[in-house]
Amino acid sequence: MFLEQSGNGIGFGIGFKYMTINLKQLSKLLKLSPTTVSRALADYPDVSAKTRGRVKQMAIQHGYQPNPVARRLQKGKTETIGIVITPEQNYFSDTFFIDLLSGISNQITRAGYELILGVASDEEHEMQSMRRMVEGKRVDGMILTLIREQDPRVGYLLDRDFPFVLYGRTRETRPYAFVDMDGKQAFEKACTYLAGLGHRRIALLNGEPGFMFPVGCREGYESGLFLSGLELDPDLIREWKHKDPSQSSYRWTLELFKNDNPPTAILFQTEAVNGIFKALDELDLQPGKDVALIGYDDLEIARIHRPSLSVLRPQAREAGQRVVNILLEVIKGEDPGKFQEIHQVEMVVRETSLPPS
Amino acid sequence: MFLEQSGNGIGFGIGFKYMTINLKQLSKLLKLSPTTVSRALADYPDVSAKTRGRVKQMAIQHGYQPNPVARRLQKGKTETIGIVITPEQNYFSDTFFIDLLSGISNQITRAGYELILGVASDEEHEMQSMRRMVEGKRVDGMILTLIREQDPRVGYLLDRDFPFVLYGRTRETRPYAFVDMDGKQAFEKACTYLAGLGHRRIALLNGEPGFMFPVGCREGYESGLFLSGLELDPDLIREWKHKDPSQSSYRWTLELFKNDNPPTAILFQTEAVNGIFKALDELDLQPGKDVALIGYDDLEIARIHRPSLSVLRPQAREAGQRVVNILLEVIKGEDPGKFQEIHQVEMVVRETSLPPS
DNA sequence: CACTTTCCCCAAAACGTTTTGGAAAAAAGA
DNA sequence: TCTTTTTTCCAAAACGTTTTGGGGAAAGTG
Repeated sequence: MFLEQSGNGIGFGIGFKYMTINLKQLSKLLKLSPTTVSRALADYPDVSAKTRGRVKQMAIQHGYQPNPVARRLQKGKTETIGIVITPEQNYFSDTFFIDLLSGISNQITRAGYELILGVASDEEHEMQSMRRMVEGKRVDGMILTLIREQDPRVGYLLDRDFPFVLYGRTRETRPYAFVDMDGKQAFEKACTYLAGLGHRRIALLNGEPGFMFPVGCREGYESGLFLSGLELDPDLIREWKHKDPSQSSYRWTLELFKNDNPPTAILFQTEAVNGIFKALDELDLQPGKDVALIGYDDLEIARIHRPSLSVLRPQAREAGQRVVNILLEVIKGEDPGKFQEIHQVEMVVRETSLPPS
Repeated sequence: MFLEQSGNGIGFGIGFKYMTINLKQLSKLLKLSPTTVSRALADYPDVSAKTRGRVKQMAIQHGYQPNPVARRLQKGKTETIGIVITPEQNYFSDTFFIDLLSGISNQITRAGYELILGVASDEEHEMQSMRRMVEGKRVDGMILTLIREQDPRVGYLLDRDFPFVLYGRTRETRPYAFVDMDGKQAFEKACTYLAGLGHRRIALLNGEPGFMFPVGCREGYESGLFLSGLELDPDLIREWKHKDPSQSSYRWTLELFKNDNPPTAILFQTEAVNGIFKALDELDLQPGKDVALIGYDDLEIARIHRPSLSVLRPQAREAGQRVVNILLEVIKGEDPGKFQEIHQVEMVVRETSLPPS
């Protein structure tokens, strides 16, 4: 049998070891119409079990895979979802974020979708990158992270009814889908735990104002103090900056201990731990012994350090998977308001959460 | 004028505030054929300046953007390039990598392309993710990072003549395109610099064997010793693990100082610095004072730490941009062998590169 | 004036799928 | 046997672009 090379003929000439076959060629090979082959592969009931088997076998044999671009055009979907990250925000020092991304990527692949990534240097480029994806019809849905209290991205997407899911929350009255960690519950738990150990002066070294996450941390902290019958002392609360977590946390830690009545414990995001360790070292205070520490996020440093750091551990991977599953539902047309999840955060007690000395 | 809603009519009914217009609708609006409109927008010379202007203005006015999926189908290109990252390899602790990614993303966007991201947990999934992109016709080209000495991905892509560019190098005789940092020159420079200061016992705490980068580091180290008239002592070379940089570098640093004749300086990848600092602290050795240190990669910790860490600083962002520009050329059909770039690495002298005490 | 060239535009095809709307053949029912 | 239903397949349209291959009118040439 002579196989012609060109056009839609079935060509497997020399040098085309890895040439891919398309639907028309496959259907010719099977002496069936493209319609039937397509429907056979999609398990439509109107193709007999016998031909379905024949088609599937031949498809596997020739390594046929439908061209995703063509199917996207026909289906009117890009089968793609977008995410924009902003390295300036120091996202990547966090193994937490790569875990989140890992969960997201996994689930997206499983659904046969693609993840396209934008990297933006600041808030403005972040918006610009997102608009390119949305208005350029490059994605079916967006995933948003590092959410601010007032976040223009949310309004933008709500306005044009574009599917999206937040990892985090924002101040917005219209219903939208989100997956968030219960930072409040986490910090409350850590705070009452420390209070239960006998700590009376518990400090909070919180994340940057303007972002939503630190709001919950503070609520949990205050609630924890209240539940433990402790007074809130504004002097024990400080906020470090995303751009420079180590440096700013270092300065604020020193500041905390200038207090006449210094803290015996500190709650913080683990991202800021280097600055804290450094400051304590200079002050000749031993972490865990002289000052109890509990961080949020179980980064490598937390496990490595001696004494090892007690932490609040969010399940980032699982959260990433949920974000994707929810987004796929929203894309299908489900009501976003139905999907509002707040995930519990577990506490891992290691060596830095001892009673006050 | 009544505007019909359905089909290819020009519909802007209520509730369609953000409805997008397509080529056919735009051409109808202009009373031109889709052909002419398409060609006008693409600046073909066979459309008059006058109509070209008219078309462009109308396009802007209605926010017309060609549907990327349709154009990809017609052009036979996905306008997409792929990258797979493996978090297990501890990539993300490096601001270096996010800089690289930032350069890549930037240039890709500028070219009107998309970056699709795969996250793989290990070598096997890495290959699997890449195959999905390549065989599934989801990308026009691949970017490879974290290259191993023997890297199956390179052979795979070469075999099927698929466009790709390495960030790094591998052992492969066939020509391929790459952008690499001159780790050899960098470590040679650092080594001769330390020797010039009077150091006679210089240790190398190198990256994981099997990967290509540490090979160059070692070459540069040995060459630097030789140029300075120093003997190579195998006892001064150790290798840490990607999975656990802090822990393994901690152990190996302690090991180095069990030597009868311990080093007075250490060369290493900055990624491993936490373990080194910790070990030196335990040994009561002051970084910079008792032991000179030069790291490769200018991570945040290097600038923050007191004393601040002298480093070799690769220009990751620029490298990322080059990788993309080269890949676009290779996709166009240029000979990959023409694109083999080795970028110089500068040394930043800070506080940890003093003469031996 | 007749002929060629240049300028400007367009109809139709093509990219590779999936979906629509039958239609022929086979099976079932009367 | 004739009609109806079920089964199994397919031709054609559609998705929204870009490219191909002209074609008519205006301008230039002899």
